[in-house]
Amino acid sequence: MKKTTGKAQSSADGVQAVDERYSIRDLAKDFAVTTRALRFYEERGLLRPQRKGQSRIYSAADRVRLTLILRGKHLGFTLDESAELIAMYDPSGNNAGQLQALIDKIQEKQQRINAQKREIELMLSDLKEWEQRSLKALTELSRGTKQNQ
Amino acid sequence: MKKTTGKAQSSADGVQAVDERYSIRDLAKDFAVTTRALRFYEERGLLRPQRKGQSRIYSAADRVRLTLILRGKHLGFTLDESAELIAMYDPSGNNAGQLQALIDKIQEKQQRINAQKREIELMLSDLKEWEQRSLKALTELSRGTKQNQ
DNA sequence: AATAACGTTTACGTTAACGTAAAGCGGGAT
DNA sequence: ATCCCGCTTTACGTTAACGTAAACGTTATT
Repeated sequence: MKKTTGKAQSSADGVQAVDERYSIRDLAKDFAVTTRALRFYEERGLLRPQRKGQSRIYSAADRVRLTLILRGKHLGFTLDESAELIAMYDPSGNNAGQLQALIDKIQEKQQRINAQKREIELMLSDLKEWEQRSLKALTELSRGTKQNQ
Repeated sequence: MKKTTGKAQSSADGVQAVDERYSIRDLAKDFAVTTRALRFYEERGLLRPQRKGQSRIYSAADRVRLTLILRGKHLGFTLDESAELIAMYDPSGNNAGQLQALIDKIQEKQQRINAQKREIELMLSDLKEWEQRSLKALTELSRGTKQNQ
């Protein structure tokens, strides 16, 4: 368990409160992102931390959202897409339809990736075939090529 | 066979000359890209059409390169990456090592895609699991179970 | 000569996702 | 009181891959 032993207030003993609070730097460290990124995500509506005075205070729920944001990034989603996903995830409207829509959206992405995979496999086999007759291919190339896509 | 019946000079009968020439608009039409894109690719060193006066004249070899550029795009390569690939493809240094390097590069990309695929599959199974739980939670909730958020 | 049709260069605009200052505020420690 | 620390806002800079004018040159046709 990695937990930033920072200034986050912790209940007297080992018991953790549900609404544990984190500073912007805590989150930045824990998730290996910059504070700038965190503010940016907020600016784009992906996070909505509370304020104590003018400082931001992040909750466990915010951490979940951030996790989703980063997971989305890793999966190649844009921030806007992640925003959608998070909106579906969120407790705002929590019927099963939302979640199914989310799953659909991700499966859509999965299709795109599968397509890319197939294409790259095709290109590879093309190339390997090409390798076999590389010399011949070169002469053909210098004599003009037929176009396909 | 789609071929722009444009102003490209064609030998008297049906025989195609090796060095058939195409205007920038010919290429744009044939490959469904803008002329701006073609000039941009040239600016970035991916194309080097001849000049007749100040006008660009594209050859069959240029068409091959363009094909590679677009294929690269489709596969998610950046222009710089495609530039590399094309450099390897090109008749400049045409030993088998180059082609192998090219294949390696594409396989590298393939790895990245496979990784993404696996991740997305993981996320999907996570979500479906979550779906089960939330459905369960909903039924429990409708049976009067108290739960704090 | 004038217009149309195409080509050229130059150059600013755009989106995404932050990076990188710059300048200021509030609060503990000294 | 002073100083440093962490946080804040404001705002311009950056990369990628072109889009979108603007202003002008060259033929070909009317």
